[in-house]
Order: sequence, then structure tokens, then C-alpha cells
Amino acid sequence: MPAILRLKVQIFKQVFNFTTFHSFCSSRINISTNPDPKTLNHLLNQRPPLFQLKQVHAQVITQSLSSNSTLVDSLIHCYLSTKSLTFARTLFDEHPNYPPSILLWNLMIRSYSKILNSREPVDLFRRLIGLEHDPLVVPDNYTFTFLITSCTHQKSGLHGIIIHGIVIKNGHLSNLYVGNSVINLYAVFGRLDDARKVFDEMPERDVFSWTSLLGGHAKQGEMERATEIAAMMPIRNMVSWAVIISGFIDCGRYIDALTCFHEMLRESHDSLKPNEAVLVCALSACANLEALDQGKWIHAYINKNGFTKMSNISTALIDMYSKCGIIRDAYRVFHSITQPDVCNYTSMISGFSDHGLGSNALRVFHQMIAQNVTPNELTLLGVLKGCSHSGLVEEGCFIFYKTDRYWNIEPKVEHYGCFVDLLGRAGHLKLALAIAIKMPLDADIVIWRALLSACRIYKYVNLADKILAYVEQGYFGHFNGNEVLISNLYASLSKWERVSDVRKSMSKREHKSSIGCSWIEVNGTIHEFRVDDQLHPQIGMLKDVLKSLISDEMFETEFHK
DNA sequence: TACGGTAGGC
Repeated sequence: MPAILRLKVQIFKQVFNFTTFHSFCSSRINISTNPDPKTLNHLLNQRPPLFQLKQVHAQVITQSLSSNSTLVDSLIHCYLSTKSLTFARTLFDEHPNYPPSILLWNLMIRSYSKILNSREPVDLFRRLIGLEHDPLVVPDNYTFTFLITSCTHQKSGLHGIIIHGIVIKNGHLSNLYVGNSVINLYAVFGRLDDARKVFDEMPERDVFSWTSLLGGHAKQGEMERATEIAAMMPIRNMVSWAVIISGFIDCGRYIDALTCFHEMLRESHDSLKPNEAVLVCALSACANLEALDQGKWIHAYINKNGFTKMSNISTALIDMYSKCGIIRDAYRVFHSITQPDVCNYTSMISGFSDHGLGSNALRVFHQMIAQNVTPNELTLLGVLKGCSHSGLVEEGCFIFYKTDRYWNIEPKVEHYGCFVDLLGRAGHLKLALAIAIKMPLDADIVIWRALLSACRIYKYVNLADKILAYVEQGYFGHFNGNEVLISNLYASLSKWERVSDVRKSMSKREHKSSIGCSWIEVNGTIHEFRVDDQLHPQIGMLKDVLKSLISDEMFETEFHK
């Protein structure tokens, strides 16, 4: 081994435990010169990428500069900025001037705070408050802001509440940032009264305080309260609008979401332009409402304002056109993307599948694999759905059995659902049943429904009876959609008494089920109708039109009974 | 001297 390589190995062993030695060997480190600490620090201040950072770190070790705390501080900064927490943590724990400055404690806590369910921020905080001998290293406003933010990313709000107590005791709650992080903590955990109390007692508030409070109500689906808070806000920014609009979308109030979007445009004129998040939300509302005209309007806005290159916008556009029934335009958007990512591909594949264009879905899927884009769970669900709806049994089987080995994705119950549906629709009912029984997860109602559906198509009476007995035992009376299916199945098998039983059971519970709702977009306005709805301003005219469309007899039965 | 808090789709 040449001397230079031996030295590299030696350095590498010390710093990185050989884990990525190959990549280290291929780096271009200049060992012949020995940069002084000032030069190394200057290099670190440029925030180099990880591979260069490791070279500088190696130089620090080989030149015995590991006790230079300025250099170690800079190295920690750099490792944290490249999200290499493990390296940063090792240097932090072995800091030459232990304990490191409060700045470094804060930076470490901040980095860990972004990781879900990490115990590290609280553990570090415990260590920090245990350093009683050093009066210079004490928690400050930054520490509490990061610490509380980390608690919002945990499963339980318990740590956050305890830390809130410490914050009050130490008088940090008067700080705007600390206060805002506490409001957000309570908002995230649905403790809206507590959030409000902190909000009310703050000496000053800003748009973050208001948005966090508003977001708390939106997350709980309390959109009336959220709207009231929004109306009281002194200033609204794009995030506040995004919180309100997405709140409406989360609870299925798409018309309200779009109304809000237009209100935002009216209010802000040119001062505040909708950003990516708001546009994605608005497109999602259009997709769910099948509001093509509004969707097209937003698309024109996106083109005019240069949002076309944003991947999430493209994904939302593909989805919007697809759900509005214009698959050709969905493909046009997809085709215009230079380098589609997994979300773009998934949206396009699902679009084709929903339109019954399984072979197109499959073609896009193969194109994706050829481009080395790794599919995710939703991509596979999309392509399996496409195969199922288009009878592409062989292709569907191939993909289903390769999910684990090729793409490291363990099939979920939804994938099994698609697969059983694929086999059932194609008439391979016994195989489908075997999969449903032997699958490693518990078969859900969707799977049994797929099997029943297949029994109905192929009139497999005996098998249907067996499945029905099982389904009735486990699920009957819990799923409306299932009862309709069972009733239809009995009807197709001419078992009229059973049909009557199921219908009676359904009508007894009818008051508990949600009211059906339909809507239609005319000239950019959404008109919404519920069962027996008389509220539309033109209901009289609508009834007249309906009269001319359906027979008088039917009209009498439906509307004047 | 350096570090803060809020938002979205398939």
C-alpha cells in the first residue's frame, strides 16, 4: 500500500471507524501541505459539503488540533449544517472545553428537535441543568424555544407541559418566541384552552402566535372558531391562509376552501401572492369538487406566475385534471416535467388507473423504473389498481410479488386489497380467497368486499354464502357500503327474503348515516345539493328542468310523496 | 458574533 494511502487509512480509522472508507479514498485530500488552524477555520466558515468537511476534520486530527476549541466548535457547526448529527454529537460530548457554550447546546437541541420522537433534546436539557458548577452555561430563550418545539414532535405532550412549568418558573414565557412555541405545543396536542390562556397572557403577539392558535382549532375541525380567529388577526400572511384553507380541506369542506382562496386573492391584491402550499391546497379542493373551470383558472395563474417548475404543483395539477376527468391534460402536465419525481409518477399512474387505463399506468410505471426512480407504497397501490381495473393479471401478480424484494416495500393491507380484487375480477376466486386467508395481516372489510363482488360477477353462490357467513359474523351492521353490497349480492342470487332483511336493518339505522351530497360546477360556481334539499335559490326552475328530463310518474314519487 | 416559532399533494 502506498504511503499516502496508508496515511489516509490511519486518519480514516481515527475519525470514521472505516464505515465509508471507499468514498474517503476517492476524495482528493492534499496531505503534502499542512494548513494552519486559521486556514482550517476559514475553510470551515465556508460551510463545506460533507466530503470536504471530513477531510478538514481529518487534518484537525492528524495535526493534533483536536484540543483547539474554536476549530471543534466550527466542526460541530458544519456537521450540524450537513445534518450529520452523529459526528457533531461525538465532538460535542468530547469537547476540549467541556461544557461547550450554551450556543452549542442550543444548536444540538435544535438539530434533534426536528427528529420525530427523539429523546435527545430532553436528555441534553437534563444534562444542561445538571451543570451547576458553570454559571455561564445556563438555558436561555433559545434553549426553551427549541426544547418545546421538540416536544411538539413527540407522541405525548407530557414533557412539553413539564417544560412549560420550568419556563414559567424561570420567567422565560414573556419572550415572544418561547411563548409562541408553547402556544403551538398546546395547539398540536389539541389543548386549545391552554393554548388560548398562554396567548391571552403574552405581553406581545405576532402573526406566529395567531397562526398557531388558529391552526390548533383548524386541526380539531373547529373551522367556525378558526375563521373567527382569522377575522380578528391584525395581519394575515400566506401561512395563516394556508392553515385555514387546508383546515377546510381536511374536513372535506372543499367549497369553503375555495371561497377562502378567492377571499385571500381579493384581500391581498398584489401585495401577497399565493405560494406553493396555498396553490396545492386550492388545486386539491378543485380535484375533490371536480371543479374543472376553477382548476384551469388556477393552472393559468400558475403558468403566469412561474410556479410550473415546482414538483408539488405539478403533482397537484396532474391529480386535478385526472379527477376532473381530463386525463389528456393530466398527461400533458406530466409530459412537460423535465425530471419527474416519485410523486409526479404516482399521481400520473393513479390517474391512468382511475380512468381504467391500466396499460398506460403500467407503461408510466415501467418508465419510472427505467429512470431509476424508486416507487413508494402509493405508487405500487396505484399501479396494482390499474392492473386490477384493466384485467392485467400477469403484470399485477409480477409487481405484487416483487414489492418486497425489488423495492423493499412490505405489502400493506391496501396492497393485498388490490391484489385480491385483481384476482377476483379476473375470475381466479379460489386463489383470491387463499390469499385473503393466508395473508400475514388481518384481511379487512375491503378485501372481503372485493371477494363478494367477484362472487357476484361470476355467480359463485356457495363460496359467496361462506364468505357472507363470515362477513355477517364480523362486520354486519357496521359498514353501510357493505350492507348495500350484501343486499345486491342476495338480489343477484334471487334471495329476496335476505334482501328484505338487510334493507330493513339499513332503514332502521338510516338516521345515523351521513347525508349524501352532490355538486356541480356551472360557470365557475359550485352548486351543492343534499337529499330533499330545497335551499337552492333556483330550486323551482331546477325541478321544472328535472320534470322534463324524467317521467312525470317518477317525479311524483321522488319529490311530492 | 453565531441559534428562534406557523402551512400543502399522490
